[in-house]
Amino acid sequence: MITTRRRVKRHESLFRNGDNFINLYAIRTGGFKTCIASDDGRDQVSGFQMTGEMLGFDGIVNDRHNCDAVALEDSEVCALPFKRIAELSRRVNALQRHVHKMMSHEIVREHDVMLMLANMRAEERLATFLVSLVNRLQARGFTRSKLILRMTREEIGSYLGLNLETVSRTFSKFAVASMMDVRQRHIRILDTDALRQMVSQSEGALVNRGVH
Amino acid sequence: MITTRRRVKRHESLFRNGDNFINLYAIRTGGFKTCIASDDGRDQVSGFQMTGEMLGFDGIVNDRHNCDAVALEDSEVCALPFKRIAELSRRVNALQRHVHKMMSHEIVREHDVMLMLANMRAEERLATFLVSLVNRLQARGFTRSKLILRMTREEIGSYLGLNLETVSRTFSKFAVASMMDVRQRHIRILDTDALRQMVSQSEGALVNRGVH
DNA sequence: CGTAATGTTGAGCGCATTCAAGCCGGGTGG
DNA sequence: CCACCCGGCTTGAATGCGCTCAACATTACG
Repeated sequence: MITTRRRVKRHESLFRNGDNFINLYAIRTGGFKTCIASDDGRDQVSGFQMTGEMLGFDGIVNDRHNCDAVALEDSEVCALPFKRIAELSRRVNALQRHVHKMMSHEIVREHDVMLMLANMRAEERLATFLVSLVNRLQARGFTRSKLILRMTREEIGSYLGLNLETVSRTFSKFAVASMMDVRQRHIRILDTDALRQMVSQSEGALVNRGVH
Repeated sequence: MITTRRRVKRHESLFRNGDNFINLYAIRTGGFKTCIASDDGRDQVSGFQMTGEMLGFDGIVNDRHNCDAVALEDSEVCALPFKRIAELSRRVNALQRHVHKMMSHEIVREHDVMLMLANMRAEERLATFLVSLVNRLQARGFTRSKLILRMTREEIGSYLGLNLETVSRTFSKFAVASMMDVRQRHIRILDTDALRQMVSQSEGALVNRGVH
């Protein structure tokens, strides 16, 4: 299959809302955010994608990309012409199944985000975000106790439906509760269990740990 | 293609979270809600589906359904064996494209819900919901000024990330503002433009119309 | 080294929630 | 047929979480 490499520098975009949809992209190194915008100008980070993950499924329906994909750090991607993928998947069953599963997976992942946005409080949202990040890093062989955030507080807040101050405050709360060490974008997880608990805890949360 | 009809009575489920994934479903008559649940028991309405729409894409990724689909009224569906769809779409290009587009469409639709949940205030959320409902009804040949809601305030609230009281209060506000007539589940839209404006209005909203 | 971008923290406010009480309307049984 | 009941809906009052606005600290970067 003919794939072409492409480098994208930090803050540059891989594709933009309205661009013709030609390729799906597989991230080889680096990371991206995808942003959607509403009619009246408000915009939102709809997801963060890291090494090994795919990008661009939103473009299929209208043959145009439906969001912006912006590199969070210098990155490299493989461009996979969707027409070729479709052709091939007519002959290669495994590929067809894989494409279906990737898209279905994206749908399910977004369900989870909706559940978070509709039901969770700030602490739970941030905990959910961090657990997800750590899990994905771990799956790629990184330690699960240390991570460097590639995105700003504002971007995290946008994704979580919070504003940047609330994100910052919540990080501080976690630090006071000795759940983690927070030095700007350098995070060290001290109490993984506490963090995991916080994800599926309907009430109380930090108050139970004596933090206000 | 071998499709089988199936009737589902109000409050019965078409499939449940954890069920083996076999079929996609096309709704012939009636309507459904899909519900997802988090580990700790909280659940949420992730979408409403009506006549002509498809159901079940979330099941592909794990070969099990990932949510509950519950009929909001007595309904009838076509069960479409996904294996057959996949087979056929290897030979029929148009079908392959259609499947891809339906899934991509679902992804984009969920982006919009995320944007709503993360950024909008109660009035805007409800307005967005009603406009979407009316548009879908209109596309099926119904009037765009009158509608009967098939779901409770609680279900609407769950979908919109609000509680039922807030939904009720917001309906009342719309009524006071003469934007619509609200009699329980019977809604008559009086001022479509005002409703549409409210969807993409970052601030002010009803206050601008003298309602508090 | 200086400047701009990013992050932290505080104070006050407002919107949606929570808790509570009452209302409506449709279905059932006496 | 009417009284009753119960689920769904409405409305009110008080609370609190996250937002806004503002000041300051820290870091990245030219």
